[in-house]
Amino acid sequence: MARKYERVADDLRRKILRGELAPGEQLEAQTSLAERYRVSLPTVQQALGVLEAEGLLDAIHGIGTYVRANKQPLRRKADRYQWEKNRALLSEEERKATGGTEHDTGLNVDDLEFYSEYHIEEADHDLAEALEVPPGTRLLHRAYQTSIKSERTVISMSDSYLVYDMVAVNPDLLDASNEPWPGGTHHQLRTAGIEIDRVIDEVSARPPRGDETELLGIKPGVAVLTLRKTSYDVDGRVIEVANAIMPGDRTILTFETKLERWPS
Amino acid sequence: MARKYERVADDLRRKILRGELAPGEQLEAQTSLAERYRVSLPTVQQALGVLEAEGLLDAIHGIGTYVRANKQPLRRKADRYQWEKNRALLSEEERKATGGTEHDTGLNVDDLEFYSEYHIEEADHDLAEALEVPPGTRLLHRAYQTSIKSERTVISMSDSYLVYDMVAVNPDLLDASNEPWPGGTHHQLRTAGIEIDRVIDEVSARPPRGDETELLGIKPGVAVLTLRKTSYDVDGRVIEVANAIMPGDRTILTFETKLERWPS
DNA sequence: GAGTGGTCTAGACCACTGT
DNA sequence: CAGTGGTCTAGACCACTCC
Repeated sequence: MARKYERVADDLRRKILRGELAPGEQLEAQTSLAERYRVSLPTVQQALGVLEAEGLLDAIHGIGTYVRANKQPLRRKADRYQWEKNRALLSEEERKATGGTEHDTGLNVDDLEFYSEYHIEEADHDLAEALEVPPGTRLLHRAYQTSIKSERTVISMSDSYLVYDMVAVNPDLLDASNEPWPGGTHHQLRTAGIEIDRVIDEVSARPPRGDETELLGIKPGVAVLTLRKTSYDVDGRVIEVANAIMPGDRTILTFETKLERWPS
Repeated sequence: MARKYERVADDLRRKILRGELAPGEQLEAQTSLAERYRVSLPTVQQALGVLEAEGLLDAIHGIGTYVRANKQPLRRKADRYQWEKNRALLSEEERKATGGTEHDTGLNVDDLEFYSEYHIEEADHDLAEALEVPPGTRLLHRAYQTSIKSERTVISMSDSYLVYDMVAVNPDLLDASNEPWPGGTHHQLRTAGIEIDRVIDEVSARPPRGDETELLGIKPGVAVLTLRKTSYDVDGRVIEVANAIMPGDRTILTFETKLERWPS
């Protein structure tokens, strides 16, 4: 009762995992595969779609379908939060040298490209609830995109929301042209007299929306990881809510939980 | 340039989000939708597939397609680890009362159903590396499935691996018929003289494999969250490696990071 | 049997790339 | 131009559910 496209996908997957099809190698054309497996073209395409979603194949329009070379996995560790907070205390010289993403991935700041955009908006229902403010409250919305220079694709996009009145005490914070701000958000907030005390991450997964497939350079079917980060200050107020999206086929989020010792 | 199936999916999505199609409501038949949108049947089906993957629709074979009623989201909080560790110290009476999943979701132990299976296996390359033992080392493999009684579907499946020789000192631990063990893994390990000190979670997302779609009751296209949990004891040894899989359309993993204060 | 969703086909046609 | 992948169609046929 197995579906035909699954039989085809299973066979190709097996060949890839066994190494019979080497990374970087070009597959036969779809029409040729259709003949070989005695199935129709749409069936072959569905099978290839499954393997693309799994990250095993890359189909390039007009060129061919290739076994994907192992892309460097992107790790994002939660200890970056402590690292970022500490960094806010360093000299400007030191702060300029690196950012959070390099801390995670081991990439250099020169390998990465950042894009940011600031808007002033009013809180919708969801954001108002997350920020614990009334709907309609004025917010500073900062949209970020991080990409690897050597690839054409974005590896993470993130939307950060701050309550406007909390950060407006330092007008420099409202100006996107000051990005990338040396020392990151913690240093920005420090200039506004705010200290972050704890961060809560909520992680889920879903298929990508149409615009996200283009930006992240993934096919529909590849899952994306979603992360909502909520930052609380030392008085327990919500300071920042950020929604981030990363491609699921190459991103690993890591978290460490330290446990209290049993009494002896 | 938008694809036709996206136009159809976008239109239906908009109607659902606006409430023009209420949760629980049945959609027109696919053939009827095809006429309405002036597209072919496969195109309608592709559009519906997108919305199913997003968790907005449930198509039931032979019955119809329905706007999905909001399923209860399943939260899994990392503070369950501390909670589970503390539980190992309670009396047997108290330990029997609850388990980790109830702690997370607020569900009662009576609402949930557990299934477990034990095997003895040899470590493959991946597991050997994760457990920091030589390949071929004898392992105790425990496979767990958790489901909600009122639904027919599994909400999480997990495979836990322990080094056989570490736990064999207590033969009761090798017997699946002792599950569910009151007090969970921490209590089990305590009887073997092992105390867990820290846990590292690695989270990613991918499309489901064929067998997972059936078990988790999801359609291909719905993303699954994958979690690898590595537990270290107080001497820094790896004690347990567990791989868990959860449906991405209703699971939220949460983690808290406490930050050190700045010096004043 | 009637109505529903699920899978597959043969083939048309388009879009992209490199020569 | 030839060769590749991408989208869509009309329709056949099957599987499931309810009456």
